[in-house]
Amino acid sequence: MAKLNYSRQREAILDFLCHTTSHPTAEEVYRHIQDIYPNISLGTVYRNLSLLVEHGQALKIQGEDCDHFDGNTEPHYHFVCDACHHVYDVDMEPSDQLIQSAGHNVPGKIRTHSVIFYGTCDTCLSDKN
Amino acid sequence: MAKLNYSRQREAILDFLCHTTSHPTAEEVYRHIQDIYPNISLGTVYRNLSLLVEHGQALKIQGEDCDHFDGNTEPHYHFVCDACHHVYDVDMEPSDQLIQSAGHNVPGKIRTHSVIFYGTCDTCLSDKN
DNA sequence: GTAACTGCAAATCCTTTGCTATGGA
DNA sequence: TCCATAGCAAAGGATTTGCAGTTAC
Repeated sequence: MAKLNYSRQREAILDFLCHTTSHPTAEEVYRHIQDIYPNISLGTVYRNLSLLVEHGQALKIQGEDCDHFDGNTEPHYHFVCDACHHVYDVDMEPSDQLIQSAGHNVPGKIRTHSVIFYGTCDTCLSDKN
Repeated sequence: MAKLNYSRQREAILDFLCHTTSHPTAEEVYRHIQDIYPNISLGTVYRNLSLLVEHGQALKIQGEDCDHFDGNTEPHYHFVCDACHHVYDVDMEPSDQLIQSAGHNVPGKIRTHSVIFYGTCDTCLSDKN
């Protein structure tokens, strides 16, 4: 695992991720950080997001089109809207029972798990009218 | 939703998906179908996989690098190896409790959900020695 | 006959990588 | 000084799309 030196850019990215619950994409992080460091490049954003995920300081959430990132590294579940692709946090306790019962039925050693609910969010449901 | 006419190519793809538990990628489906229809194109495979997923006859599993497909459309969970990226079925009952308890905490209407366990499979664990 | 489907090739788009210069310890 | 990091631009790779000919119904 690569050693991390300090960098202003990475600090700003992590700060942004930790102060939003919007689960931004790399592109969205890029646009936000540009307000602070107008010369930052998209490649730098991608590199730092990877490093943060690798070092356990952020989570990557695989979306339909592209990945989303989350500064909340506590185990928690997500809800993704089929229509607008927005990612919502689900306010519930991760299920210990789920992991335990899976542990006996998995051909290997579990490191973590991901639970994603798919459906239509309230905003898109009301837009249908 | 698009109307489906019969096509030999799509039939072969679905048949393959229903008779394997290997969760093939589009590329792997392509290589397999080529044995039967040597002229099939990768684009046709992608188009048909999308149609099958759209019509509920197959599931798409988002992998780290690319998508995998599953002809088993019954709700079930998966285990993905961090090392070899192989996708395994997890032999356990989907948790009704999970969906119910999520239902109360989600800002929308749940259509389905996905549970993926990540870790290292037994094969890769023994390869480490 | 009309609409769906195919094969082919080009295009798209997210993400990664090579390179050179700069910055942190 | 030494190695990580930045910015830029080009490359990579999975997936989609446009088109002209074919097939299903």
